[in-house]
Amino acid sequence: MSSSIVAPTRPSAPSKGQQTHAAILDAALGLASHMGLEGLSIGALAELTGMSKSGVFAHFGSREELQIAVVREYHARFEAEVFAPAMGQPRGLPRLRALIERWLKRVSHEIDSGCIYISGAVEFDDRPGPVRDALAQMVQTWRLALQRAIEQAVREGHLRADTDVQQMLFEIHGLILALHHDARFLRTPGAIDRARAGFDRILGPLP
Amino acid sequence: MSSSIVAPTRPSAPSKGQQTHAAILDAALGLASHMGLEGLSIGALAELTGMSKSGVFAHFGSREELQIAVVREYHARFEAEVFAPAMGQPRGLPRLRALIERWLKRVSHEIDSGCIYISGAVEFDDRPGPVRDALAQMVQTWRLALQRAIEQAVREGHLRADTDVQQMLFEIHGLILALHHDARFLRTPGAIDRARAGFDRILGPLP
DNA sequence: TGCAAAATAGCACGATCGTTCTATTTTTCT
DNA sequence: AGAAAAATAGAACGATCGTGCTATTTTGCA
Repeated sequence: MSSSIVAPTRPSAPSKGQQTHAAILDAALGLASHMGLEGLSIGALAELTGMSKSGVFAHFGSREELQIAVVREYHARFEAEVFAPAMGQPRGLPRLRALIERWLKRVSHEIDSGCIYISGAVEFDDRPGPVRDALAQMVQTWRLALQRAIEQAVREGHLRADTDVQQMLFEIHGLILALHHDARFLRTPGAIDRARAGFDRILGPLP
Repeated sequence: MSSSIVAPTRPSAPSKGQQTHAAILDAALGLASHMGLEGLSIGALAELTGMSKSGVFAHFGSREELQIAVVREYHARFEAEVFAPAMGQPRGLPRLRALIERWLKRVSHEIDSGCIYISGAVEFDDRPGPVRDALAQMVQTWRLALQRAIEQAVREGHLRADTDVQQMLFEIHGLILALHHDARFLRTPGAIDRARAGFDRILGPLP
């Protein structure tokens, strides 16, 4: 339990250092979604935040660590905005559908702030190193969460008992990627509806 | 018909300039598939080909034109290796399946030489300009070819008459993107089989 | 309030970038 | 073979990159 009486162990006001750290990270996230993780530059970040290059640099130690920090921050937000809320839904199809729907909105409606999981995967598929490793681990974590949701839906009897979970995962992921491509690159209207139609075909028509 | 008698109008031996132009372009294509179109640098290309930076530069006039040339060259190769051979198959499902199978092999087995259509789409979805335009046009061309193949399969009675062509296109594209992601980034074995299974589900089981 | 510690700025470095300019070499054609 | 044209090299430019170093300022705490 908490030890102190009046003031809980709760992290007191964030120190100035933590504040700017967060501010830089926020700017970096925005910049990375437009320019990619490789497009991140300390100089641009310094200009964006109104600090000096070395001031920005000191917070991360290296460009690579900055990239990793961005990946982690994106993961945290993704978890908070997609994963966590869907956990409020009942196990099985409802939860799975909630996960997908939130994922969908995030990938499409994001006129800004493109998905770093997707752009990062393309940028780093030929670049071994800690950034790629961090990215891959986060993607796998999210993938595992989806897998569990599918398995629960099978167990609850909401999906056929002989469902090939990995195959379903693969196809769901494909729809998301196609949506990202059509919405963000080709700017095709209605891409999100195509994705939804695809999901219905995969998960079975609505009851 | 040809006008001269002994030596046909056939493009005589390619001039020295054309030769090196082609050699540079070839190296650029390899470099771009690993580093992305934005990763292309005149200096690296000069070192790769053993020429001077200005020597390389003179062939294209600007980095941007080099990128566009790479996009066009990739398109030409894609057309020659995927589109053209499949045209030998009979109209309808056979031709459609041939197109997809060759596409599949190109995206997956390419341990090297990643797909510039895919990586380029991610790199340039937030970067307006001539490179993006060229890329988008090539992608649309290929997409249209696929669309025609699907329509013919419907007309031949190989696919249901009420097939939603655009939807099918969307889902096929999604499978290719998922394959690219799993094979190249996550390095999941068996991704190509998942893609094939997906196609069978979309096109209907084999007869 | 004062002092240690943390945060930030300023400057300089070597490297690399795309690009321009002017020679020099190589190819091509008569 | 020689002259015109094309291809290539070489050097230099300003810009930007990531990073290291040393001040200086700001913060947090006794």
